Amino acid sequence: MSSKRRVGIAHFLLRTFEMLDTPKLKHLIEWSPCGEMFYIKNSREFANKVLPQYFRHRNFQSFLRQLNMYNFVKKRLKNGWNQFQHKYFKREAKNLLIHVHRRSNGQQSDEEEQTDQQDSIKKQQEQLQQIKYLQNDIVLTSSFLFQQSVILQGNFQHLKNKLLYQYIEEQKQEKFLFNTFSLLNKSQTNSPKLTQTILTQNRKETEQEPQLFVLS
Amino acid sequence: MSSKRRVGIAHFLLRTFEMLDTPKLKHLIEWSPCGEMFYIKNSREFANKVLPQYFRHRNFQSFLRQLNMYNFVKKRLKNGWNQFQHKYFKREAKNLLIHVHRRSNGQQSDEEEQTDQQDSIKKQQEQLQQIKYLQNDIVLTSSFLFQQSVILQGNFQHLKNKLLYQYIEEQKQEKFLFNTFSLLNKSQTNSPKLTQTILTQNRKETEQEPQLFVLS
DNA sequence: GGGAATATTCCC
DNA sequence: GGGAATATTCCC
Repeated sequence: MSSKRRVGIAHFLLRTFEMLDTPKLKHLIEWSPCGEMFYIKNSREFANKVLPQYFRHRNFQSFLRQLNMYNFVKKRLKNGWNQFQHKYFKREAKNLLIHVHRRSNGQQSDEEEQTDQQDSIKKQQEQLQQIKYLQNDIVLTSSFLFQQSVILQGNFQHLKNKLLYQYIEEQKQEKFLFNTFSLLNKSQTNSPKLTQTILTQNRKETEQEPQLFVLS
Repeated sequence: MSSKRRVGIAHFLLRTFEMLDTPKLKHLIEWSPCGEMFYIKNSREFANKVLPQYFRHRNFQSFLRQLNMYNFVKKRLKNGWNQFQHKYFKREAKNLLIHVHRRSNGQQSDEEEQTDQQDSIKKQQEQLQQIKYLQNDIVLTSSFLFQQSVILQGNFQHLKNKLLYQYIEEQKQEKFLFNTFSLLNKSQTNSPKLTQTILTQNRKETEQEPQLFVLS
C-alpha cells in the first residue's frame, strides 16, 4: 500500500481552503452559513477567474476531479449552485483537514489462488512468442508498403509530366493546323473548294478505339 | 492494463521539440550540429526563462524527470552542458516521435524480492506493453497507407482517362493532317511553294506552357 | 536516476 | 463520476 505518505496536508485542500477564506470571492465560492459545506455559484466564472489564481489550470472539470478524489460529496442546488461537502472539511476546523485523504488509485486484489499458474504462464509465453513473430512480419510488410507508396507517388508524378508534355505537343499541332488553313484560305481564293474537300474527306474517317496501355 | 493509449504525440515531446525549433533560445537549448541530440547549455537560466514558457513550472528537475520517463539518455559534457539523446527524437525526423513512448509506471516493488512467477509475469506484461505500442504504430501506418492507396487510385484513374482522351484526339489530328497534305499535294502540283511556306511559318510559333490540370 | 505521490487531462 | 494516462513534485 501507500507506505509513504507525505506528512503535510495536500496542496489541493489548503488552496481550496484559502479560496474560501477570501472575502473577495464570495460571489463565486463561499462557505455555507454554518461553514460545514461550501458553494460554487458560477462555475464558469469561477473556473476562469479563480482557479488559475490557485492552481495551474482553469478547468472546472479538473477541480471537480480533485474534489472527487478527496471524496467530497457534490450536490446540485436548485438555484444552479454546486454544493460540496466533506466530513472533515469545515470552516471552523482546519485541523480536521489531516483526516481528508486522497483516494489511492488502484486496489490490487490478489484474487483467487492459482494452482496452475506456472502452466498458464508457459502457455502465455508461447502465445507471446507467436505474436512477436507475427508482429515482426507485419512491421516488415508495412515498411515495404510504405516504400512502395513513395515509389508510386514518384511514378505518378512522372506520368503527369508526360501527359503535360503530350498536351503541349498537341497544342503545337493544333496551331500548326490552324495556320495551315489560314494560309490556305488566303492563297487560294480562286479555288475555295479545296478546303471544303479536305474537311469533307476527313469527316468520313471513322474513329477507332486505340489500345493505349494496360495499367493494373 | 493500459488498453487506452492516446493517439497523438505526448505534449511533453511536442513542446520540447518546439523549444528546439526556436532560434531565439539557441543560447540555452539547441540541437547538435547534425540534429540527433540536443544540449542544454545553462540549466539554471533555461529553467527560469524557458521552461515556464512551455510547461507549467520552472523546475529543471521536473524537466529531467520527464526526459527520463521518455528514456532520453543524458550525458554531462566537459563544458558543463547537458546532452540528451533519444533514438527517435531527431531534428530531421519529427515523424519518428510516435515511437517515443513514456515509460509506464507499472513497477511496484513491494518489499522483498519476488517469486519467480511474479517476476515472469511482470516480464510478460512488459513485453505485452511493447507489443501494444508497436501495434499501435502499425495501425497508424496502415491507416495512412490505406488512405494513400485510395488517393493514388483516384489520381491514377483520372490520369488514365486524360491520357486516353488525349491519345484519341491526337490520332484524329494526325489523320486529318495526313489527309490534308495528301490532297494538297495532289491539287497543287503547280505551286509547291505553298506547303513550304506553311511549314516555315509554323516553325516560328512560340510555345506556351498550358495549365493542364491540378491533381491532389 | 527513478519510485511514488499528487495534479491535471482525457475520455467513457 | 471515475479509470487511466500524462505532468509535476518530492524524496531517497
